[in-house]
Amino acid sequence: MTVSLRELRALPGFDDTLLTEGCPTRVVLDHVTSKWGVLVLLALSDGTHRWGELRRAVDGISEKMLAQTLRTLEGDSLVLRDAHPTIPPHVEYSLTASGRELVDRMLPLVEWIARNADRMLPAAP
Amino acid sequence: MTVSLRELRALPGFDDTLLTEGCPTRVVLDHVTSKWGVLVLLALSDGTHRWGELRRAVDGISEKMLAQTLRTLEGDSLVLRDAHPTIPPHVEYSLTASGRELVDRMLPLVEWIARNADRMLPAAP
DNA sequence: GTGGGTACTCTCTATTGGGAAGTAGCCTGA
DNA sequence: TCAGGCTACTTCCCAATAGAGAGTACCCAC
Repeated sequence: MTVSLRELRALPGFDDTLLTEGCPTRVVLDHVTSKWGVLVLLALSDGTHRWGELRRAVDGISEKMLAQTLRTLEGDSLVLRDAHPTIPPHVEYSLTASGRELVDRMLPLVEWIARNADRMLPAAP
Repeated sequence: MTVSLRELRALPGFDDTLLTEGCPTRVVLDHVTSKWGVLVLLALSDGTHRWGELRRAVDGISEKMLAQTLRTLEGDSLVLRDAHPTIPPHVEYSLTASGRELVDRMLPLVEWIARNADRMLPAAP
């Protein structure tokens, strides 16, 4: 198991430019770990959802940010947008195979935080 | 292994309020997955660093954001600040035991993104 | 012809982030 | 003697970004 950034950079295929500003890894990492990106991906870990469902599932997100986040994640091939040209519109969002792999690696992190968040925060009011 | 948000919420100790706005998990998650939070934690995965080293290690960070990020992560008990009251000042930053556990769960995610980022982005110029 | 349903998109304002200069006090070199 | 450097921040200002809320498109039921 990789235990540090140094080790990660030493793996075959990587070098010291990993995570420098503007490199592809940083770009995708920024999208995925953005405030709403994480929550949208988590919501989709449950399976396919429609726009309105996502809006309700991701507590606090505005319509603008939901649209923007979905477009970004779709651009990164993590989310699949399946639009049925009906009236009223019907659009379904789901994880791609890549998205599924990524979420599988995100869930342990989120689970650890969920287990430990309470004792970490300073004097929750 | 937990494979979805639904399953995570079904685990003992959790419920449907997990990840609602303002809940401790969301707060810590926001800190940890903020643009600079991830990169600072990754930099510290290599071991203890001084301020100037971190500034150079985290490509593109401003002094303002480095200070803010370090204070936030320290408040979350993820980073330890060890200041020696000398002139000129000498301050060392390292991961706490919690921080180490968290980074152990973050590295697989980052490694996966590093391996796949190139083919995910649309038409890299 | 009016209202409902869905998925956006636009506009305006509040918040956030970057850059650069300022701060503290001792120590070194000229 | 005294300017300048060392280090870890902090502050200020302005540009970029995020968010709230209203607007749009289109057809159907009433």
